[in-house]
Amino acid sequence: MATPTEQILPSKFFMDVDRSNAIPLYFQISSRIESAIQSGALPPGTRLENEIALGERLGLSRPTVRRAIQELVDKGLLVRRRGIGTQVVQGRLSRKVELTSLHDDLTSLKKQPTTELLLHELIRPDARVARALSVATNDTVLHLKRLRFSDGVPLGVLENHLPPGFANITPEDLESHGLYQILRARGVTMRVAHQRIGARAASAEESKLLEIPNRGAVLTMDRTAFNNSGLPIEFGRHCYRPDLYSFETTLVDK
Amino acid sequence: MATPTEQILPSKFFMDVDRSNAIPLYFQISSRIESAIQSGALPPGTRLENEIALGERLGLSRPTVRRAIQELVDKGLLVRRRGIGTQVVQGRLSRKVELTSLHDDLTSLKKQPTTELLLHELIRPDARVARALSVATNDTVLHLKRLRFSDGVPLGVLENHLPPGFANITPEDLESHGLYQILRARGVTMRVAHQRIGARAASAEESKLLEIPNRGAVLTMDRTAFNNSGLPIEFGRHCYRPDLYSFETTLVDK
DNA sequence: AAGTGGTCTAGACCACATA
DNA sequence: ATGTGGTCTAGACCACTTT
Repeated sequence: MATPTEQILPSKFFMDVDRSNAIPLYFQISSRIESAIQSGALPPGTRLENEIALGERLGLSRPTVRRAIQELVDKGLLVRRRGIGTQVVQGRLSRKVELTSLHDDLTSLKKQPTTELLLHELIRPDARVARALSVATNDTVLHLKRLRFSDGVPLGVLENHLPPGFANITPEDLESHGLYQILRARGVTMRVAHQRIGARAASAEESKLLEIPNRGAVLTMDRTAFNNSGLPIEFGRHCYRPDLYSFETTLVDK
Repeated sequence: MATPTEQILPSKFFMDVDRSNAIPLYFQISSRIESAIQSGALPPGTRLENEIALGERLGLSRPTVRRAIQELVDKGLLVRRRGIGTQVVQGRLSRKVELTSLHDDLTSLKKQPTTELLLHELIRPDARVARALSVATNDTVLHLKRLRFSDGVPLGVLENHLPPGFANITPEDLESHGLYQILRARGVTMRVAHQRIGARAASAEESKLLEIPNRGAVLTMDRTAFNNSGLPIEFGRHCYRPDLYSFETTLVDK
């Protein structure tokens, strides 16, 4: 009943890897396997060849092949069992939560993101913001409130706080670019984010902005994002129209 | 300004690893470092010793040390930069989403979880459930609806579908044990889950059960969970009281 | 030039599942 | 007994950052 499907290995797996390419070998392999899964060439339940044989056929060492497979296990596309083998998970796939901004998300979905700037001010942070950004309460932080549209439909109210050093981000920047886009242009790259996702009734202002019933449900996301030095760069409190936005995650038991 | 704090390495890092222990060496090391971070012995911003030196002092090879560090990078506790080093992230930590059931979550928080079974029936799945569970629409699935309490307060309405083969789970099992607990007792271990988190207005029934205003906001979670063979075992549609429950996630840029 | 993490190799031994 | 993934070693070369 639970017998694995006979292994199927499309001919493109025999293609040699490109060692002159700057793309890591493990990534070339994992991308190739992922494409094969997404395209249906490796249907759910398929059992992969074992790590050593796969390495030999591709001219790669076992650790490299193993790392490629592990990437896909972590993505929830493959499962491994000792003594058994590696199989394709029996579930359709879905885009997962990534460390990108909503602006980037929409752009990649080919929706037209636009932004209306509601607030742009320098303030003293309250205790919560100060703690999240690791700044003093008598420091000055940039406080933003924006209304984000997708193809002209209001999607979410985005409130953000940024630490001193970003005070010179202009309203003009924010009307035409996503916040993360602006930060990247300044050489700031986000590496880690801690998020909390919840729900609540919308405020009167939010209901009006999002064009939903008064006290209607909104999906909320509070986030602190850190740069590659581990320093907090952004604290955001967002709320979204629940009929237009949700979060997808994949959990893997470790 | 962004100068890393001088490295601090508590004396317990000099303790030898236990090679007779069944716990993997990389896990012994990552746990030790994680505890040091959680306890404040390694405060935010601290720079770790480099991988090779750490390995020498612990009597471990570089790949093993590297794997230990990578575990914590993936958890969002450390950041690494080539040419720079490894540093502790400047953010307080929070419990993250794990592949456990709500019942387990509550138990580990020392809340008393109780359950009221609202529905326990064998039905023909609709198209959506059949697709999620990879079963035919003329198969028979177990349909459950439960009301979950935490210390006597209603927390969520949990609706689940399980594929044929789990039809013999009894109402008595479900009153006293979490669903995942029951499945584990049958030798079923969850390995992967795909989740979607959203929000909506509660139905009249849900409002009453959860003791919230009519049409009040609820947090929703739809999940398909897979066992270690990659087979779908459970499809759940849950809704929670948003004042009592939320989801935490950590995102790491890769 | 020196130091860091990122990648890769070619083995080894072990634990677990199946036949 | 055989085959699988899980762990571990002792090196190597490279890319990137700072001095």
